[in-house]
Amino acid sequence: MSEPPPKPPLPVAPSGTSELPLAGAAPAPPPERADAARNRARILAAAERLFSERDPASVTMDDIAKAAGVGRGTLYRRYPDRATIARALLDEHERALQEKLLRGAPPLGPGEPGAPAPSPAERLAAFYEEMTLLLEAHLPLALGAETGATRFTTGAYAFWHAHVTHLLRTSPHPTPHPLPDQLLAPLSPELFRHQREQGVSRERIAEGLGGLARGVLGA
Amino acid sequence: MSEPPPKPPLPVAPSGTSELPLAGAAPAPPPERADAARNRARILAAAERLFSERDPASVTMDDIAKAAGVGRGTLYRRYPDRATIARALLDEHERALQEKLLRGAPPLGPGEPGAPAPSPAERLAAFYEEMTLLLEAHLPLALGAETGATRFTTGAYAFWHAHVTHLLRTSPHPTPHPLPDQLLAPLSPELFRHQREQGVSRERIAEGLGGLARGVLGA
DNA sequence: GCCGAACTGGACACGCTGTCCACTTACTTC
DNA sequence: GAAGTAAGTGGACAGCGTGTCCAGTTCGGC
Repeated sequence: MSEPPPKPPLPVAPSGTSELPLAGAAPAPPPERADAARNRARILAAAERLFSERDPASVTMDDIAKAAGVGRGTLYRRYPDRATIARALLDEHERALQEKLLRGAPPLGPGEPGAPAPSPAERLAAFYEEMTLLLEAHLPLALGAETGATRFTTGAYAFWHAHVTHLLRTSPHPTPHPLPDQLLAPLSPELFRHQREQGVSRERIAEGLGGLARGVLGA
Repeated sequence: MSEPPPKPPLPVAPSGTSELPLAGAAPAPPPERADAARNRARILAAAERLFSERDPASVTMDDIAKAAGVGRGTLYRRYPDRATIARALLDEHERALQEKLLRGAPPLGPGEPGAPAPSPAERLAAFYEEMTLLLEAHLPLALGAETGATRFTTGAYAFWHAHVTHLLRTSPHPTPHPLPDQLLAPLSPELFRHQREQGVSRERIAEGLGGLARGVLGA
């Protein structure tokens, strides 16, 4: 059998980075054709619209292709499945939060050296607050990005995990700590949707998470 | 169009109760035919085996029917989907834990009136411990029972929710409490599998949950 | 303007779902 | 013990979504 080429080299940024043609993008070797760029923009726009219009789980690859006005082959060329598309869209918004966690103002960020540092409990509570805002704004995307246990394998999840791990390490509290995954579990999009559908407000959800943060990392 | 009969009246116990032909079963009006009972036992046995042999998500209704030696129609007559079968099997084990929570010995149960009552924090930690044991023993079933957000709509989940709500209410702690759903989130089967696959032991998971319980409900 | 390569889009085969209905089997009644 | 009746059975069927494949098209460099 003749060795089939492993796959055409896709001009797609490595998983976890932006896919949108934003200013300042690195000039990669194969500089992407114009029609390809146009179609990718169409696909992402159509997908985002479909995800928010109906239950994200019911959106098929076929729907997206039709709504974007491209063929199935074109769609599959870049995105192997629905979840990848949703994640590409989500990444944009998540990156903004990641920036704020690393270098933003306290209590979300670490604060200036010299100034009084925010407590880990406060930082975790602030992180929870921001995540509920993000979920409220982009729940359809967050739901569309989930296919089974893919949640734990994304670059974004690894980032949140590292952040919480850091907060736990810098906490002076002596009791045996929960595991980072256990503190991230209440941020599951599925759970958020369930709570909202039960009539729980975003504010109440964030408040509960704040209680969690302070209980675990000290008042 | 002629009115089709809504559906043949299935001799199936209401959702959330045992489906296994155990001694002491209530003598319901239509006392179930012998061949039907035999086939149901076959179906459940085959399903349990398949779930534990491979990834529960990959087991199809067809697989179960073939393994049980029955036709598709027979299978669908009782169980509309895979999740229902898995839940029927899980119910058995969950009911045992529910019994212990209501009437078992402390710290899992409430304790005898008159005797010193276990603290809510201890009871929550004990509940967490038992749940990790249950997940460890029956993870394939727990995973098979999940299809999207069905987790929150089962009778079992409602029970855990009520239990945690009760513990939160009886806790003397003044801080704003987390919501019950948020304390149940770390028990997600998907998360448990992820942690185990990462090499985290069941004991370590339970320990982390214990820290969570004591942090939130007071040392 | 020409040529190679990337890109495109629809046809195709496959697997799973859920329904339907003609046949079979078990329990009841006489 | 035989006949009647309704529950139970199982496989065929249509529909849907997925992922692949390839002949035709379009782009961008020369």
